[in-house]
Order: sequence, then C-alpha cells, then structure tokens
Amino acid sequence: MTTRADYVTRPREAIATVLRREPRFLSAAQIYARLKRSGAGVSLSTVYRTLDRLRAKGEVTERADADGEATFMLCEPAHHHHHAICGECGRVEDVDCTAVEQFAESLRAAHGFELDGHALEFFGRCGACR
Amino acid sequence: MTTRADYVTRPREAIATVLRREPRFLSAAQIYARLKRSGAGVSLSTVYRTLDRLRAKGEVTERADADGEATFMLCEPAHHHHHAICGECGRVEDVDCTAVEQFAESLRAAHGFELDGHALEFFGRCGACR
DNA sequence: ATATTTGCAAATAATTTGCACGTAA
DNA sequence: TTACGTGCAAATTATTTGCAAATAT
Repeated sequence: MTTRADYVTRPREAIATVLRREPRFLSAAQIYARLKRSGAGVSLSTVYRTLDRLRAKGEVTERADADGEATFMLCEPAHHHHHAICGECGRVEDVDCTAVEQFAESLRAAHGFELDGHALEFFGRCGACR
Repeated sequence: MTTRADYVTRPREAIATVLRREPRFLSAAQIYARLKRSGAGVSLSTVYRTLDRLRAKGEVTERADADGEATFMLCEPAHHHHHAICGECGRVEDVDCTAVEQFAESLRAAHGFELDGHALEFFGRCGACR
C-alpha cells in the first residue's frame, strides 16, 4: 500500500483540545506550556510534529508572528478568507472578502501581474476589547 | 545630549549597495553571501545589526518569508502601500491601493473592529516572467 | 503482529551578544 | 580624543532529527 495511516493518540487529542479551546494563533511553545500546565504528558517535539501534520492536512493555518516565530490556529483555508487579529486579546475573526478578490484581479491589468494568491491581515482591537 | 550619532562606514555602504542593487526581499545570509563574493570584508553580525538599524530608521522593510526566515528590502513604508511579489524572479512591485484602505474601514462596521493597520501581499508572476 | 507515534537527548540553523580592537567625527 | 562601529567566537532560541521504547490498529 502507498497510503499513510493515522492513529488517534492521547498526545494528539490533547493538542487538538488546546487548539479548539483557543481560536487564536499559538506558538509551539505556548501550546506546550498549556499542555504541561494541564498535566498532559506531551513533549515539545510531539507538538511540533503534530502541528506539522495538521498543517499538511490543511486543518491548521500557520503564520509567522511579529518576531518571526511560527504560530498555529485551527482553521481550514478551504474557502479562502482573511484574518482580523486583535492586538489586545489575540482573538481572530475571519473576514470573508469578495472585494479583495476583485481588487486583486485588477492587479493583472494595472501591473501585468499573473496572480497565484494573496494574504491579507488586519490588526487592531476587537469589539470586546474596545 | 540624548541623540544618537550615525557614522558612514565601509560595511554600511557595502550593505546599502547590495540592497540598492537588488530591489527584492533578501535574507541576512543572502546579503552576506553577496558581500563575501564581492570581496567586501563584512561580518554576518554586522549585516544583522545594520539591517536592524535600517529597519528602526524606517529605510528597510522586514518580512518573514515562507520558511519564517527574515528578509529585508530597501523600501520606506512612509506612504502606505502593498507588495506584489513575483514567485519566479522575486521582483517586488509596489501596489498603491486606496481601495484596500476603504475596504479596511468597512471592517469597523461589519466586525466592530478598531483598525490599527493591515498588511497585504500578492503572489504570482510579474509581467517579465510571464 | 506490525505500522505508527512518542519522548528524550543531541543536532541544526537563525539570530544575538560580550568584548577588545578599529575607525569616523 | 572619544563616541560609535566592527569582527570574532560564544551564547541563545526556535526547530528538527535519530533512535529505542510505547501504543493503536
């Protein structure tokens, strides 16, 4: 066979729980800290390997934070959208934006630029933090 | 006095020359490689320290590439704009976009989101590479 | 039974720092 | 002369990997 298997393990469930509980971008170290606090015996390397796998499966989105540290959030990029990230609480809201898609297309005319994709992030304070 | 001085040195000029010659995002290692090739005796730490200073002065823009590695380009964010990055040659075109600013503002109504800023990047192939 | 996952400790890779010496002003 | 910059080597930090033991199927 050429297919990969996929076991359901305690460490993986623990990691998924952390990600589900906090819908915002977390670094491997932050996830590891939460696991340790809650008594789950999961190593940092397992955190890395699991995040890698989740990213490959498209279940998690990766993003480099301001310091270049990799952060992850449970979020399928299945239907394309963008993020509004609260600088105060870190909360992330999805922004579905046809407008940007259209704007992106105009690039082709203005710059002769053949588009593959684009990334858009908004920074500020969410409704709850204002 | 509380002000900082700023000396014009051979290493700094060499680094500036590299950045001027290549208007695209380069990593510290790439810049260092070019300096070595051209015989300029400049250390990697100086490359890092100089890029840091240039960023602080707002003369250089920093960006984490796909692997999270820090890359730098001569580009003043004075008047806000965005980048169209060619995946083939790495060329970067500035995209001045009032449209996005307006769209960003609509976020406030739609999500109750108080905006600090935003970042937008386009990926694809530039006119020359098509 | 056996393919897959795990923890640990050691290996990498990027970036930063301490410090004695060099250089612009 | 003196504040500022540099190179070097060592320190830090994030991330990856090898491998023997543990676990899911």
